[in-house]
Amino acid sequence: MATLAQHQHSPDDTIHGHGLRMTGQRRAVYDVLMGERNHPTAVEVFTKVRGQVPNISLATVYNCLETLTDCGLVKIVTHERGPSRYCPNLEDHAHFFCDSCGEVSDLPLRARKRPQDVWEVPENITISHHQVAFRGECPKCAKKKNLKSEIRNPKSK
Amino acid sequence: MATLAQHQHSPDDTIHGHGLRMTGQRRAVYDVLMGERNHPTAVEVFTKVRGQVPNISLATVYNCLETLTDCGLVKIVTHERGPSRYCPNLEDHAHFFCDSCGEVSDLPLRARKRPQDVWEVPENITISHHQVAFRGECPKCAKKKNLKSEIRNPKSK
DNA sequence: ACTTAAATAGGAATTGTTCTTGATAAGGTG
DNA sequence: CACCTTATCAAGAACAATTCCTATTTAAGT
Repeated sequence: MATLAQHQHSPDDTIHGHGLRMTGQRRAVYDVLMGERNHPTAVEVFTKVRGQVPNISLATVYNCLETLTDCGLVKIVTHERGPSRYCPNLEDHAHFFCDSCGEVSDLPLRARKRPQDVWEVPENITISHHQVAFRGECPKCAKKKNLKSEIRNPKSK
Repeated sequence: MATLAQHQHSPDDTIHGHGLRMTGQRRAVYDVLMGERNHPTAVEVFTKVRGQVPNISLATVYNCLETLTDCGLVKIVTHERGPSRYCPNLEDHAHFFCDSCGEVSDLPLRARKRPQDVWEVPENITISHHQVAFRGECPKCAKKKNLKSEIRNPKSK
């Protein structure tokens, strides 16, 4: 099973398994993603990876990200019309996007639950993927906002 | 409650309630969406609406769609890096995208269920929206594919 | 070492969307 | 109804994210 193989083998083996090569650029992009678990955009990966591979081009970063995605080593995360983000967490999970600070975090799927438990999916359609995004306010931003309103209305409880 | 108001009032009233005008262009765009329940893109709305308002511009269609969305009369639907689509179904629902024919359909939320039942959302984060997309193969395409493989392998049961 | 195919850098091109500007139209007021 | 104010519009330019193209470099397999 492909999903298992990704846990058993090194990324090199996974890439070789797809008939491709683990080049310096691909490894550098992969390492940046494994280091930064903040769901960086392609441009963010690009600026980070330039530290390792100074003259890598943005197009190559896009190519590497596509290759890694095709091999199942990372997941691509899209949200509304913003730039795509990349995520090395291969577990089944949803994403939360904070509207005020833009932070993205992972929300794990509960044990023994399936999206079909919540939405009516006709049994004659086959689901291969799902992408779930929550939007709202993260605890940090909520706290910040409360602080501000206290300063404006010092009497308010 | 805003959601109720949308059901009680005409779109005109809703738009007026936001201090805006119901113009010919906005009505035409809204009518196209209410007619076509296929989640059309802005360009698809544009070509359709030209039948009613021959010299409307694409930018105006984008403006109208934004206004209608801001007023809560339609929902914007994004999927991976494809163009945004627009949906006049105001009920809480997810979307299914067929990978082979591109068709988009609505999947209603089950009664008394919430996305939080399936994903672990820390109780200190506030959720304001969620967007849920399923990908796979629709029944029509599955049937078509079976037919083709039967033609290739007539003996196969 | 030689051959062949894959991968890369750099820049041009594309796509979907937003912005800008001057003209037009609508609603409210006297 | 004439006037004023503001919203809206059309047209095209600008923009951001991504993809495509091409010549060059690199790696793997003989």
